[in-house]
Amino acid sequence: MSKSATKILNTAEKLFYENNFVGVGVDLIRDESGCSKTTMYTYFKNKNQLVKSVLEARDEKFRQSLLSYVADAKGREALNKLIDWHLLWFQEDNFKGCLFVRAVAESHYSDQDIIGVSKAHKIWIRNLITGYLQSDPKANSLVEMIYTLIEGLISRFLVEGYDAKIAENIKNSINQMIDIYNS
Amino acid sequence: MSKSATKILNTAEKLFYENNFVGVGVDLIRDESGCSKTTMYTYFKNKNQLVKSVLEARDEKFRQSLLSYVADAKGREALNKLIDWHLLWFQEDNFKGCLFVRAVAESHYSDQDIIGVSKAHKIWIRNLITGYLQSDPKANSLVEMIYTLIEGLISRFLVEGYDAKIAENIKNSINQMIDIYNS
DNA sequence: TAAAAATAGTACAGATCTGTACTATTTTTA
DNA sequence: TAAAAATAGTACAGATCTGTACTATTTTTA
Repeated sequence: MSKSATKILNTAEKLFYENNFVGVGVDLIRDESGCSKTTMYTYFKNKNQLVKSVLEARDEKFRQSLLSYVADAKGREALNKLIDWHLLWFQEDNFKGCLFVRAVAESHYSDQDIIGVSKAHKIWIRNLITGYLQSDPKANSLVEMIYTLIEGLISRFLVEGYDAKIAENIKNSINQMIDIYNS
Repeated sequence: MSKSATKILNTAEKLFYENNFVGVGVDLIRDESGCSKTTMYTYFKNKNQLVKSVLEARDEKFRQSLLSYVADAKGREALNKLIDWHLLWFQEDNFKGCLFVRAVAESHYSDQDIIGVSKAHKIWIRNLITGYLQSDPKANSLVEMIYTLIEGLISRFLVEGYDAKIAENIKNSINQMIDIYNS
């Protein structure tokens, strides 16, 4: 990927995340990225394609960052690292929810590309959690609950702002749940 | 509230919910509501005010619908009715997540009005759950978990589409959790 | 170093958006 | 029934948006 295309992708991602997709114009992306429109439209055939590419690139970065944070931890420890990674994300100054969820929310039902990328992103995380818990009793129920709780925290902290007590409370509850099912 | 204002509010709510806020123009709301722009701008001084009014009206309808569904149930039974009410909502054909969360996501940090209405809406639900569980041991942890799970399901079903097994699984887990804390 | 590719910069067409102004008509109120 | 209020309808100003065309310049490649 060319340097220009990367610059455009990162700039668009930042602007879409801070504001929203429809409200950020291509002229603003051009200005903030320092690239010309010629270059933009060379790499991305239209704005919708740019949105899709932004999501794909974010997905890739997200997966790498999370896997790298979990590193070679296994099972329960890996799960807690996955949770901690999310808690760190929630505390970032510019945190504004999940861009994939937001993309689906802003899209029309017919935008199957956008919905597809977002679904795949979510399924990946869910499967990752499944891998960490596969040897636990009632693994399936645990996975559903843990994954749903994480999704819930993303929404809650978007609206309510980060709250360390809530974050810790949920993390503790998850661990208690696993203990109970294992006892 | 005048008949025209109500028509405009309901039309705008439907369009905002099906699509998004920025992407739905006032001309479309005018056409679909059958009202004139004169009338629109008489009741709502600008589009942002209309968005705020839509959210306030939706909040009111939401609360009434939920309270009416729970009716005179108490405690655990009330909680399960609250959950069922949400599951019915998730199964509606046009379900597309929580409009309040989506409004915050589409807004800028500086849109304190929109964020305020959405926060108040969420706090109300959380407090409602608290009321149903106040006599339970570890009520606080239970409330956080249940409320966060519901928020999680809203996001999940928006992206993944409704899944009855997941819904039932989460509902069962919540009830097991309460049982465990009570035993 | 010559040719090819990438990029910048400008201009603009054509669509769309918000909000206002103004007149005419209909409905409600006193 | 007369006055007041609500509403429709039209037109438009001024801003903004996406995408394209075209030329000039810079960078990369062979």
